[in-house]
Amino acid sequence: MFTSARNLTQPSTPAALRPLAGSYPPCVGQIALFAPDAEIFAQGERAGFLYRVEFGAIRVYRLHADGRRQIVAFHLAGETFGLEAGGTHSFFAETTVHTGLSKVSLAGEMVPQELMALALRSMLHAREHLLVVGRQSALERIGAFLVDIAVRLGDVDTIDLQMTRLDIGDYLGLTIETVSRSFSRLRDEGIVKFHGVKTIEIVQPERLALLCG
Amino acid sequence: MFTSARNLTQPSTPAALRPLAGSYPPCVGQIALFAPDAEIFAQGERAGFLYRVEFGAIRVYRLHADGRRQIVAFHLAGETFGLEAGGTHSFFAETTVHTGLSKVSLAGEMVPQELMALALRSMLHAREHLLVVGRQSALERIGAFLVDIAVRLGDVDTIDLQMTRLDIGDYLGLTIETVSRSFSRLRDEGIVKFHGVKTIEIVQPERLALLCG
DNA sequence: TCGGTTGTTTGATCCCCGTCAAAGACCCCG
DNA sequence: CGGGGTCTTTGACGGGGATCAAACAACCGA
Repeated sequence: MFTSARNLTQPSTPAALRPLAGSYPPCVGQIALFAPDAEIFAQGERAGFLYRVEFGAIRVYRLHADGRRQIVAFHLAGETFGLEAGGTHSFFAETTVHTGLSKVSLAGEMVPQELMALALRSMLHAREHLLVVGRQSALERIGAFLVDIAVRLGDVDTIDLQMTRLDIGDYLGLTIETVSRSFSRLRDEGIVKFHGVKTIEIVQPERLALLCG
Repeated sequence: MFTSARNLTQPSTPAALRPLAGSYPPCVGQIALFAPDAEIFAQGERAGFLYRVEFGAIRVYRLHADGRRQIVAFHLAGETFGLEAGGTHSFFAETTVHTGLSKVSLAGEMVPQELMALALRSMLHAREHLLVVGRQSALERIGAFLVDIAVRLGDVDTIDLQMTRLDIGDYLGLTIETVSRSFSRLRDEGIVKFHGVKTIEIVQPERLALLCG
């Protein structure tokens, strides 16, 4: 499985993965490991598989001709992605960090009912994302983003961001500078607290919820 | 069918519909008629039916607490809508103009395959809408909107807009003033031509396509 | 046909966020 | 432990679109 050449980008393998790094991406049981920024599928490719994120994260995006990038979805640990209209991928999918994926074949394994539920949830999430990007201020977008991620990770109060400020900006329709300024604002207001750049503790969930619109 | 009380808002019935206006909404064969701004379903309601637009148009939207509105989809003649995750409507649906709808029951009439295709198309459209709203300028958004509508009406070169500037603004994340200014700009550039406020002729489709990003 | 209401256009001004710039923090890898 | 590249933060400034305001056009009902 996962024999495509494009995920061979030799990464700066982190210590935790090093023992497995011989034939990258190595398989642990059914889990394939990917370096950050590895392509999982490309726009125009035939879609045949679903993927389940075991750890790490995936960005699904499209590029405009002039290089602007819009990320339409992140997929976090425990989530399934790869289902697309017409059996052809309309977007690119890449890892944002070191990521483990397992494959789910479309034929079998999942019953039509589950597939339908997955499709409808994806539609709902895209539409809710639209609410955020269409009508909210920078601060509200960042707030909504943090709430969404925290809920999806199981209502945690400390989030380990699995993506860069650039990824977050391209997801929310903001620049990295505005993303950073919004995070700083939330910190200065005492709503969140940073333990390192990528680890955010939500100190006042009520106030965070309030400013999401 | 269509016995809910909320579409009884006595409308300013247009001449064309007047003969039928006795028991509103009247049925012509299987088609129910609705005045502009009639509610088809509300957020939180149990979803049991699909609706097919025979003529007119539908807006699907949600309101923020402070009154900001985001329209997540328009549905035009020939399109089917009403399919939602969890069997409960997550959005409001209203007519934008005088509209005829026919009901499609979820159980039967449509095979699971068709339902799946509908869900996946809706997800794709929401994501493509996200590309427009997330990263494009006002002029690009209006351009993309016109192209999308023209294609969905069957690659026509003259569009009868079934919605107001306010609807368009709330769909694209713009104010009515910006929508109006963008239309004026397209007119001044000779890309489109207006025959009345709601009728747009696309004079130079190539140039329109160019500025969609 | 006429008057009132609603929707649209255009102008003037303001502000949020994008852009440009540079310092600072973090993370690898040697 | 130390050096270099990448990512992040912060500051200064400018512009695109929001806001405020008013004239104008379209629509509908009387």
